[in-house]
Amino acid sequence: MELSLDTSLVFIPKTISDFLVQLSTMEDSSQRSSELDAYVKRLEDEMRKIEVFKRELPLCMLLLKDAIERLKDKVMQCKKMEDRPVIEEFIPLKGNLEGKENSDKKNWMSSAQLWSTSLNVFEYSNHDSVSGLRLRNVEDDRSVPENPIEPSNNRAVGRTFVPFKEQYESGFTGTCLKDDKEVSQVPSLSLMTPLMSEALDASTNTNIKSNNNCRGGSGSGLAGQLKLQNKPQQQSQQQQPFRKQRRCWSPELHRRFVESLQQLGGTQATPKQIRELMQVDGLTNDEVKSHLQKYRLHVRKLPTSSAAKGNGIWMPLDHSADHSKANNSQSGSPQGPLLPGEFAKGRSTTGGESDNSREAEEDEKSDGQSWKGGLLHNNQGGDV
DNA sequence: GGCAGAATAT
DNA sequence: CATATTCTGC
Repeated sequence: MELSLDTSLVFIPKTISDFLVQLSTMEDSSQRSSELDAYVKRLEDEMRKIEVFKRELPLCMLLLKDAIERLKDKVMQCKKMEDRPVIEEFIPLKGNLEGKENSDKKNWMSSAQLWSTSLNVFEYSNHDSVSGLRLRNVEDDRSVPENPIEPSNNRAVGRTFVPFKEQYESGFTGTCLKDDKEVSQVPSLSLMTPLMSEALDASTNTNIKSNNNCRGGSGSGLAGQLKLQNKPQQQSQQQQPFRKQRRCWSPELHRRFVESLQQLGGTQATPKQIRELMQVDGLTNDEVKSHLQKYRLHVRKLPTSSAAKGNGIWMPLDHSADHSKANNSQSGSPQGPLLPGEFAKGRSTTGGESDNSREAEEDEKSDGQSWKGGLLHNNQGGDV
């Protein structure tokens, strides 16, 4: 589209920082300010253009806004300098601004590098994916919790926004997360200003924050079921245009699921109850619901006899396959029996438990996907 | 309006 | 196939 005209026909500094540097080399102050004005205007135009997409490109908007703001400051600064000769270093009116300007500049300048070249962005996203790439200076904090299933009730959590890429290489064991939406889109780079690509990029992968290793069964110990959240990062409405990250039901998770289910008395338990019982951080009702649906499906398939025929493998009772359960931090009371029948429907909702800690780790009975495990016992009549 | 369950979609 | 999302009914 013609948007590309803007960027291709007109000279545009690679980055704002370059622009400023270039600006500083100009002798003529009036020229300087006109250049500045022009640039600001361009940014504003840009902003107007993406106005329509502000919901989709919130970051883009932010970046633009920020850039404009900065440049405007610069403009002011220049104007002042024009008025009064250089000496006037100290500008009373915005004295603090002055200082701020500097430090600020530093910051935003560095961030400016981000967009410096649209190519850059892709560049690293493409190959660097394998190397360690610590892209952008800006972030390196990422405190990924490592507990798998877990406790804490903090579902709120803050780290919503993880700069992309990183998570990809960081550690997925392919199994679970295979969205490779990567940065594939953006064929038409030319259309976007660097700013845009950056923002787009970011928003695209914004919410991928989970890493679980699905293959939990084995020794590794199911390291990671973290929370995955996709909350809108800040701006108003914006519904997540992106699909939820797939939740991987590791054996551990599943185990908890089954346990909870059993405690609740079988299949009739509702997703919500189950979720509450499971106390897995970040797990949503929908996820449980979905899983439950599958569970019921499977269960339905193998009739009661399963216990007999299927035998061991699936049976929750015994079978120690691996002891990965390691990390369930929460309570640990074993509460041995998972026989559904036992306390099956006695207690309904959450409350119940005689013993404090619900579930807990007990033995590592069932591992792999053991659907069949629980339900057979519970029904006391026909049901389901 | 939320939740659960079934039906679809990916 | 497994999970996510959408559609329905309660």
